[in-house]
Amino acid sequence: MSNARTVQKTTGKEVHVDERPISATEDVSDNDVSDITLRPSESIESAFSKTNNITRAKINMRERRRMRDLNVAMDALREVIPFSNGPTVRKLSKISTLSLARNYIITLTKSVEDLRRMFRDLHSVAPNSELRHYRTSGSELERDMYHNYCKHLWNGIGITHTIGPVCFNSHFDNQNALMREFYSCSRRYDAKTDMTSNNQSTSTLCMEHKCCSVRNMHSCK
DNA sequence: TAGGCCATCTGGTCCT
DNA sequence: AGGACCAGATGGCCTA
Repeated sequence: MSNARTVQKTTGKEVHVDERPISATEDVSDNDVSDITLRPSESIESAFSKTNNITRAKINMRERRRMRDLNVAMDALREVIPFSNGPTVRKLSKISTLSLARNYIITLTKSVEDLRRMFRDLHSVAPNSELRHYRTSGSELERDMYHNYCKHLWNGIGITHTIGPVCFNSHFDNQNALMREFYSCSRRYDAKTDMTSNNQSTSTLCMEHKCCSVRNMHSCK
């Protein structure tokens, strides 16, 4: 607190303000207040005041450290919010960060629900479901309807250009519950539609191994 | 220049 | 008693 200054606030109360702003990486320790020392010649009142100043300085230091940690956590939260980073993007305010994070969680939750619904429809619940009929033995129009339905499902979870594990890896953490569910549900799934193209060309997608893409099926281990 | 945003100080409360 | 947490007050900086 060597560079502390005394200022007069509108309340008339004198307080000490540290002119040096604390940086995000600066480590604050109680040693920063150690330069307030007591001399033998000082009066009791002066000593008491100095002790209070030391206590107050320590409390202020802790508060600054607490707020710094809070800001670090806020920055970490900003980093995982899509489209909130970059040189051309203005830094989100705290309230905006919290609001967007909430919306993002809601969106992800909805995506998980959509995924569950998708796999329930396509694989697990009804082996003789209407959808399977459309996929395997329906008319051309029915297969188109099936393909469009699949597209709708995939687009609903944010996948528009590619399909398969590679794309999933780019959208979701490979370790999270969504991926585990995805891979466990799709272990024996052979999709006969290539959603990367507009001409509805067919190909086989193996989702059991996490290495292959639609166009590179033969490289699958 | 007004308003938004932020850092800091401060006193109070709760917890260990 | 000391630390963590919180909310109010205050002043500085930036932008429209």
